[in-house]
Amino acid sequence: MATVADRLLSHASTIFEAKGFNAVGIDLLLAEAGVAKMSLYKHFKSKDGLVLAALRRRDQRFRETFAALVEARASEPRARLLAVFDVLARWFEREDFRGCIFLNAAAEFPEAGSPIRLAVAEHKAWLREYLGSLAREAGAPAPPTLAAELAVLVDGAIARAHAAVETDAAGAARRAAEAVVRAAFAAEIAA
Amino acid sequence: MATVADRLLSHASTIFEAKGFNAVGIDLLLAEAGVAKMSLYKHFKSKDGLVLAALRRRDQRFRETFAALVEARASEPRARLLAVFDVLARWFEREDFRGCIFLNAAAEFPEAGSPIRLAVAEHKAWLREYLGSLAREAGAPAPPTLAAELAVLVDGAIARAHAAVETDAAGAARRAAEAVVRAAFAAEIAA
DNA sequence: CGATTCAGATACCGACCGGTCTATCAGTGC
DNA sequence: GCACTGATAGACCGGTCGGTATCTGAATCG
Repeated sequence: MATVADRLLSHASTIFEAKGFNAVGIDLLLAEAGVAKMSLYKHFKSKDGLVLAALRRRDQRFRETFAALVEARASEPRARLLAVFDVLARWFEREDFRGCIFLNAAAEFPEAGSPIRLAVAEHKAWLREYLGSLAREAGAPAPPTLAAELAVLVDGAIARAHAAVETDAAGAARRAAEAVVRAAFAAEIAA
Repeated sequence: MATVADRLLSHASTIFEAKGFNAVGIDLLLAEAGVAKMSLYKHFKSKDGLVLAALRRRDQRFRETFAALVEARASEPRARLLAVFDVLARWFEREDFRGCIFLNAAAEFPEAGSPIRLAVAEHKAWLREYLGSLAREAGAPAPPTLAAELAVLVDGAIARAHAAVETDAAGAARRAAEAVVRAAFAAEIAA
């Protein structure tokens, strides 16, 4: 398939992830993808349109691969809640790890209600919902509550692994998650 | 006092926080502060130098005010560990909340070992150490471990409040922190 | 008073920005 | 063979970028 739009999108995703959004010009993106300038403005309205499309693409792939990695790592529903952090640990070890591209986008695009920020919020909402589905499968008493707490741990691990250059951010988050999960299930017994 | 450098630094901090770093040009910074261009390059070597100085300034003020707010909110050492998240909640409610300027800086400056990234890492290391000092005062069995877990919760709350536009990120982080703190002290009893 | 220092203002630099326009070319269907 | 389509190549636009140089005024200090 590899249409022109796909090729541009694919390269743009990689470059945005490596160098940020505002810091790279469209000329670089086009040259790297071997695409004519007019093709950009034909398939995407503007540079922001390209950014938005690249984020959506990343989001889609992330949902697929993240869920697959978690589910491949543990089969028991409750173990999967913790396996999430093992998947993160592997991610953080990668040499090209540069944090979460959605958190980075939120940092670079200040306008609160912009399409890009909405795409970021949707991605982050999906993450919480996915954790909620794992919590539900594990039989947690209050899946949405547990999911919100685990989501904070996930994004905190990402942020600290990136910005604070902490090598064990995923480990700390996992240990915290163990306590949180245990407390969530203990509440059931107490009730 | 209000020297030229101070004035520029003060305005630059505000603008960087509101609009990001790469997206604003030096001309805007100078105009907003009413400072001549040459003064920038006299007191700071470059735009990056100004960014670095602005971050350091923010870091210094943050350390003072954050600790003061936490300690004003709770007097019992262990309660202070949770009061941290109440302080965050107040911060997130502010209309001008635009996330953590250090996390944002990490997103915009990709070069891993650059002075700016080092300043970011130092800020994040301080946060963990401050939580460690609170944990120590509270008599936690393993203050550094607890601190690392709480630090993940703090940055996770910030990231999700900003990027995911979650209104209760601080609340979720606080509930998680309660479980984490309880588990940390329970380990003492078990040992 | 005169010399020096500091900062304001502004012109200027080359480079690059996002975006538009035109011209060319390869492939496709009639 | 011919028109049409989609893509490439690249000149071009006004504006802005970070950074430098020059000139002026105002304060400082011996």
